[in-house]
Amino acid sequence: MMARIIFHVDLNSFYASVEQAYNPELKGKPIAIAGNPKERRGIIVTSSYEARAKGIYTTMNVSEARRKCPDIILLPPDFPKYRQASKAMFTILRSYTDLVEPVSIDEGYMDVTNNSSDQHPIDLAKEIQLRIYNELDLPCSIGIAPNKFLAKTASDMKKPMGITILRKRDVPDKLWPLPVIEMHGVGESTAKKLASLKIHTIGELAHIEERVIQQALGKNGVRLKARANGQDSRVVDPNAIYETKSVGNSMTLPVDETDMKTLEKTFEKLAGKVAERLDVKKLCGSTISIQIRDASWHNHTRSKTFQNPIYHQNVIFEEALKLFRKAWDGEPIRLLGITVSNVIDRKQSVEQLSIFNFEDYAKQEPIYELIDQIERKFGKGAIQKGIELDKKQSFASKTSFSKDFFEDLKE
DNA sequence: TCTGGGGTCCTAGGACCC
DNA sequence: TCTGGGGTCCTAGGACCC
Repeated sequence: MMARIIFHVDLNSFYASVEQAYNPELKGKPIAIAGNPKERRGIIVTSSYEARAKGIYTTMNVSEARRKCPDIILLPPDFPKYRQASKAMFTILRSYTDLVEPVSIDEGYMDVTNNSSDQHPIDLAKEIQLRIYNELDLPCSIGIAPNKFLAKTASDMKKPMGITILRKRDVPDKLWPLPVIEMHGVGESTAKKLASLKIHTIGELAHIEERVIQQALGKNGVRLKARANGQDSRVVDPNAIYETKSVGNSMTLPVDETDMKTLEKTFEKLAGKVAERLDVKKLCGSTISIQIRDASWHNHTRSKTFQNPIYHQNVIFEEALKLFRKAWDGEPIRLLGITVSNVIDRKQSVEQLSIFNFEDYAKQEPIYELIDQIERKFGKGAIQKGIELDKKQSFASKTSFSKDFFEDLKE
C-alpha cells in the first residue's frame, strides 16, 4: 500500500487567539477565557501564551488565576465567534482537498496523498499555515506524517506556528524516549497501570509483549502498543462530524445542593437546552441518561431506552426526573446532566409504529396483500409474533415497522 | 492542581433469543 | 430437569480528549 500523507492542523490556544484577532489591543498580553468569571466555580478554559508563561493553565480556578497573575485579562467565552473562525479555517483546508476531517472546533486532519499539485508537502503546509495566519490572524501548528496518530503527535511538537514532519523511521529517535503519558490516548489512569508493568517510556510500550498488554489493558492496550510503534490505519473521514451520537448538557451547581426544588429547576433548564439543541439539528434519540456528580467528584449515571425516539422538552424533563428520583440517595450534589443518545435524524426517524398502531393503520387499508408480503419477508407468523413481543416491550429494536416501510410495501 | 462542559469509545454483567 | 454456545441489546461505569 502506498504511504499516505496526512496533515494534522491545530489552531494554537484557539479561543484566546480568536479574541486577540478581534481585538489587537489584547495581543502580547496575558489573557484567558474563563467559563464564568464571576462564579466561584469558574475555571480557565484557554489562555494566551503570555498567560501560560505566568503559570496559568486550563482547568485552573479563576480566583487562583487572579492570584497567580493579577494583571490577567479574563473574558467570557463567545462561541458564535469561535465557530465562525473555525468554519473559516476549515474552508481554507477544504480548498486543498475534500478529505478534511474536523476533530473539534480547533483541529482537523487532511489527507493530501492525492493532491494534484507537485508541491512538496512541507511547502503545502507552509502555504496553509500562512493563509490561516494572514487571512484569519490565527496561529496554527501542522503535523505531517503517514498516519493520523503520528500527524497529531507531530503537530504537538512545535507550538505555536510550527510545522513538523514525523516519519515512520523517526519513531525510535523522536518518540520512544518520551514518557508514556505524553502519548495521545494515555491518561493518568493508563499511565499508572503501565507503571505497574514497569513501562515508563513510549519505547518500552512499543516493545511490550502483546499477551501482557492485552491482559492488562484489553483492546485499548493492543492499540496503544501499535501506536507506540507508529502504526495507525484509521482513515480521514470527512463525514465523521455528521454522525452525532449524543446530545447532552450538564451544569455544575453554585453550591453542593440538596434542595429538591432547586434540583428540579436545574433539570428543567437542562431539558430545555437539550431539546433546543436537538431541534436545531433536527435529531431525536431513544435513550435518555442523567448524570449526578457528588461533592467528592463521584459520578453516577442512570439511563433508560425507549422504543420510540424522544425530543420534546417535557418528555426529556419528566423522564430525567424519574431517573433522578430513583437514583438519588439524598447526598449533596455538585453537578447534574442530561444526555439523549442513540441519536438519529428526526425525518428518517421512522415514526416507529408499534404493532398496535399498525393494526389501527391496517384497518383503513387493504392489507391482506400487505400481511402476505410481510410474512414472506419476515417469516410465517411474523405479525402475530410481533404483537406478542411488543407486549413484552422488546420488539422495537428487532424489526422496525416504520411508516416508510409500509409505504414501500404497498407499491 | 481540587477540577467546566461538550463529547466518544470501551468494558462487563445481565436479560433474552436461537 | 438440566444442559451449550453464540449473538444482541441494555445499563452502569470508566477512561480519554479538547
